[in-house]
Amino acid sequence: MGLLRTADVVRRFIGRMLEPFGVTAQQYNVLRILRGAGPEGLPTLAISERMIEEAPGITRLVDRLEAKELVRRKRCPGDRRQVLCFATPAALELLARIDTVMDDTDDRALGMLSDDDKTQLIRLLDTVRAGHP
Amino acid sequence: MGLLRTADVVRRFIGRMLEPFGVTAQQYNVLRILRGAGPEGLPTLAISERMIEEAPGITRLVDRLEAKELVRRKRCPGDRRQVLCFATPAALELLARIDTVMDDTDDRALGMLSDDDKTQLIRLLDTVRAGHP
DNA sequence: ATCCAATACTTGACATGTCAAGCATTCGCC
DNA sequence: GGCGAATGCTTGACATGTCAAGTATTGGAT
Repeated sequence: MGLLRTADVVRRFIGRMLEPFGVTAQQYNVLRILRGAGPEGLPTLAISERMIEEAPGITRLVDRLEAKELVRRKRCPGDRRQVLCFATPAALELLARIDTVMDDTDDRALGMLSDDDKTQLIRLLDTVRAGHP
Repeated sequence: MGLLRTADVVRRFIGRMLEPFGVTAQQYNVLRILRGAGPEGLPTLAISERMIEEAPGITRLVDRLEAKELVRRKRCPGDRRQVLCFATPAALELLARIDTVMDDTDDRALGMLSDDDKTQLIRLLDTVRAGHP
């Protein structure tokens, strides 16, 4: 219970930080993944694998990002079942602006823990996840 | 990030445990709160205070529980702005059935941690929440 | 008595998460 | 080389979460 509550608190905290930039936490997440993928782009399912979410959610999430011109989609020529997604220049510029405040946000979100505490917390959380295949 | 991921894993795990009973994790949560409130019932906002959620979500959540005949609502005679919510006998019976498997679920969700680890984890999570008013 | 602000919800609109089904492609195997 | 299964999405339907705005009551100050 404490785990779920704490995660919600942190989730909302991050959401409020992102609000002025006009993207939600999930949208930010997708954009960061696409930035990491570089100019090659990433097929839709590859995005959902890197996230906590199932494919249907990603399709609609990317729909909205495409509507905001932050993502471009292209049928993959090699395998026409896949749809490659790319971050647009506008998205990269937005991410750069968000980067400048994100460190600060992390500090305020988890700054109350010492470095040792953070290490410990990460270990415990990893242990829990390891038990759920 | 690890925190959010782990919480999602656990949330889904609990969701799957509850699925055969026909209620979601949030609905179960509300029913437990109402059971704890006893025959006096609880006004809607009092429920949302005990949860991680805002009032609008509660209204609709209770709507669905009422449709399933697991909750009854009544205008409070003393203050007609309030709406008191009660768990129905059917809900109490359902909760009793869920109780019999919940301990087991907890074990499988967090059983990979020693008691010391659990204590430690709870302390760390509490520390994080304490920093978010 | 009355009017204004606060309280307790409720509703509407939109983002997200999930499952089950549907569609287009591609692959493996005969 | 052709057919059925697998793959990669997309859609539809429903539960949830959030904000902003609306409604019904109450309470307090005038």
